[in-house]
Amino acid sequence: MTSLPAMLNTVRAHGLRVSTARRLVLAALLDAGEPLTAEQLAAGGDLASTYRNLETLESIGLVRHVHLGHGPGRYELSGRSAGWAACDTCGRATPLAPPALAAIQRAVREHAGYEAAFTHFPIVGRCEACRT
Amino acid sequence: MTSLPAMLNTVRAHGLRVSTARRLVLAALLDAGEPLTAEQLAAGGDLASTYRNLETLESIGLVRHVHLGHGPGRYELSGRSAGWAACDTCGRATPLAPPALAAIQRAVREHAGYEAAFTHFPIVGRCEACRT
DNA sequence: ATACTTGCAAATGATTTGCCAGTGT
DNA sequence: ACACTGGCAAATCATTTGCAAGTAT
Repeated sequence: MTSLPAMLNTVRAHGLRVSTARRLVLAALLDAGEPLTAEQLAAGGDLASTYRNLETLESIGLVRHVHLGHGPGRYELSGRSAGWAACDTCGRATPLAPPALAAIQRAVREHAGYEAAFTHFPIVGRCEACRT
Repeated sequence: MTSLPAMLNTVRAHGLRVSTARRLVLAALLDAGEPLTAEQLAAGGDLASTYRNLETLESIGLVRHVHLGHGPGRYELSGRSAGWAACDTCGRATPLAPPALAAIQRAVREHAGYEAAFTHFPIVGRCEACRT
């Protein structure tokens, strides 16, 4: 589901309305190269409504949010990335390639007994560049 | 450094004062079996001062805080645990045994290029029990 | 017409800051 | 004495909630 019309159909399919605000949020997420904050997505409009819309769009599976270290949560289309790693030194986030993610998940499952997706809470550490 | 007097010496060694509030915070952390919130550590006393003391004690390396999923940060003595995994379903946190932690860190380093301690931001996922 | 949505104000939870009185050294 | 601390009020940041007015279907 990578097209705006398809997403709007999903919205209608859930008995929800297609409003200008929702169209704008989805369009902004579609051409964003990274997860955006609610404030960025509100873009001067009403923040509270933006949070409400993001929550609604998450509840129907179109949107997801990730906590990249400290600071506000960031939103993205739910199909966009497999999982995240974030650097707590430079603040940059790296999407994990599916094979790398799978290998890490296997290690976590085997050694800690946890099933971790790293989509909502990423791996936080120091990236290659910041290890100097 | 597992004794209260030793920690108080560290406080003095940094030119800081040993106040009742600081002694109480350190004593509480010493016999806590898990990381505690600032509110728990304030225990009816002044929350703002407690936050300030925790920050001071962190700055001299005695204390550390961890973000176990959503909710307030939690504080622990910095020597206490190697790293954490937290379950976003039941909310429980599991300290990682050093060998398990090392294996996971190796996988993260190899496959993502990140150096992750999991002491400040843990591995968040679903624990064995919650996977039903 | 009738829900569903918006916009604005106000509340909430976690944490920080300003300021002055209090206290460890 | 003097600088470091404590306590209290108020500010800040991210997010949520209440409610009356607006709009998609």
